Amino acid sequence: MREVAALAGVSLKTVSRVINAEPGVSAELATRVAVAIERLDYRQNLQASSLRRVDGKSATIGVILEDIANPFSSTLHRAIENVAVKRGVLVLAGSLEEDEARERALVSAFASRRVDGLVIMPASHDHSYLLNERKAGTPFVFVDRPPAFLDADTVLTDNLGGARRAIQHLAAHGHQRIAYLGDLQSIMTAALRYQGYREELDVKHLPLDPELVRLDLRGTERAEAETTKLLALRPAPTAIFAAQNLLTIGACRALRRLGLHHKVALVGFDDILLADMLDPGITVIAQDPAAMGTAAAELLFSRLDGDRSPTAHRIIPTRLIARGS
Amino acid sequence: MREVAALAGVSLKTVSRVINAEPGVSAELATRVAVAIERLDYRQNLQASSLRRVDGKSATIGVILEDIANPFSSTLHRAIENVAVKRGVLVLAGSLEEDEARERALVSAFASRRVDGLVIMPASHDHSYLLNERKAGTPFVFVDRPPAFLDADTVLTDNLGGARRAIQHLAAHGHQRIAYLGDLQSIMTAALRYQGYREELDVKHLPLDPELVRLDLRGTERAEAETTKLLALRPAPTAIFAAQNLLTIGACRALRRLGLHHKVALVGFDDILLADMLDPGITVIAQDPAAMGTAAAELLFSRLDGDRSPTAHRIIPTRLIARGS
DNA sequence: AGCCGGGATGACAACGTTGTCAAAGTAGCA
DNA sequence: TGCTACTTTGACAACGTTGTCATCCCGGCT
Repeated sequence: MREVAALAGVSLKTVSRVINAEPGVSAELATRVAVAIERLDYRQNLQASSLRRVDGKSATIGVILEDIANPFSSTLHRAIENVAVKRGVLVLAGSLEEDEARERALVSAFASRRVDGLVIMPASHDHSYLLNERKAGTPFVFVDRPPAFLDADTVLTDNLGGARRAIQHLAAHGHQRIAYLGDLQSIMTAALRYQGYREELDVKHLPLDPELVRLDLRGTERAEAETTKLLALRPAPTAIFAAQNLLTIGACRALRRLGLHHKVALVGFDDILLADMLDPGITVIAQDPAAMGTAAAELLFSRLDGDRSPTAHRIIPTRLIARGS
Repeated sequence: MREVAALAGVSLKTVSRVINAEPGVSAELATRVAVAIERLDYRQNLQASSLRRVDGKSATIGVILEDIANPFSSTLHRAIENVAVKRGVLVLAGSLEEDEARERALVSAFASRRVDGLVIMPASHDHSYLLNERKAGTPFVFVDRPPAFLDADTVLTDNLGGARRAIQHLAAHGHQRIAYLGDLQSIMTAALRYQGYREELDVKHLPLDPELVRLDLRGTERAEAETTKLLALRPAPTAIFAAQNLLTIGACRALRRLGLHHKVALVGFDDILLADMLDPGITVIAQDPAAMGTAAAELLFSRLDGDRSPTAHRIIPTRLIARGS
């Protein structure tokens, strides 16, 4: 910047004014500075800039996701990016892998870099540690899972309603023995889906058979193994509700291996690419990660714009995509 | 930091020494400072720190991808993150959607934030604009596609070899009329795959029928439409090589709609989740985005560690996954 | 006692930028 | 002409941190 000022024959402050498009610079000086910037290929140092600025904004937000590479997280990430680019804001992202310590480490790393705001898909079960960040004025929005011991803006899928829809669908097709495959109960969304399953069974006056319920499953392999065991029961379930993406895939694999994919119905929670090309197609309760990301980003930016209204809690509806299973 | 110093009754410099674990601080003062930091929940301001430091490192790298949300990009992104966390480095990511202007804008935004290095999956066809960054000392690594008018480290898939493997596979199964579906020829990887197709046809003494070649296709719909047209030809192709992910899906849809999925062979470039569950499973030339990301990140960090050897060019091999098509 | 060496500590400047305020210049008006 | 009001410009301090260097203190030596 010093060089630019020297080349243009003006003071540092004038260069600063041109860069930030502040009013009160004559057209002639402005062009001279612009030319110098061009010639020297000068780039503003945003770190120094945000250090000095009163608001201290870094034009960067942080996003903490379960796993950047999984389709749900990455679609959400992308939706946030889409909102952010419009404001010239960049996105820092990190994966948690259900690791509470990593969550705190990431928050701390983001805080060190003075991000303007945070979108968090949490793994931990106590977010009181975030009170300090809040005091520092950093807004945050929780997505997919709610915070614990902390009131904050949230954007959630309608897990309970979605699970109930799934059971309604199966019950409407005459199924009475509906098995349940669920992820770790410690994950709030998984617990809600299970609750939806029980509630809807209750409404439909169907018995809840503990033998048909398999909780705390992680990954396709476990799901495939448990599904195989379920199908060996007598009487066997006539339908399976897999309450998570990978569990659906595992269940599907098991059904095909046993040649039962046309006999036993399968409904999954969360859509799967190519689910429409299987035979039969898999019916799913589709979440809408793009809508969640957009909502979360908009909420965050409205806070950054000074919105001080009480915490908002948005529920993003699910969609049942019937594909003949 | 001032407050910490005051509370601990020491100077700013001593606090700085404790934070950076510099030697030459008595144990007593060190603990007093540590307690004060804890009490005040002090967080170092990395922006100011990197501003003052001689090396000016921000412990942040930038990653520019085609689309954060697509599985290939996001797996790559994740692999980079995995290498970065080990060093306490955070990752900024942006999507460019084949937009050259966006590529430059992202590089500029990253440069403003003084990232330590850049991993780029480029869209543009002239990277001489990066010479200035290089002069500034920022290392960068290109992944998936090579840079133009610039010599830089690269990590590429063996596109040509992979395409040849696909044709070998089909030829070995007796196919003589093999159609080709390709993405935009302006994309280097697409051009190489097409070249591999032609070379291998030549080696096998098979004629290259221009009618069977459909280039510059984008997205599943176009692929589905073109596949439909291809299958209407007389004589029709007996096999299809779809040289990109989405094109494979489009081709698959068309085959199923026409009920030809057991008659016409299909080989795709790049793996598809669930491809193994279709009937028949789709044979693919699988790329290895995780290996590419790891290689790119390691290359970048070795540069950051001062490696000044000539530019490296890593080729990541493909794998043929035969699934009976 | 006087001196030297080395370890601990702090004062101060500097990183690249912007906020504040004063100075200089210009135009308008009585 | 002399005054005010306003616009343009720049000098300087400050943001939060670390590099440099001086100071202080203590033990061991002559």
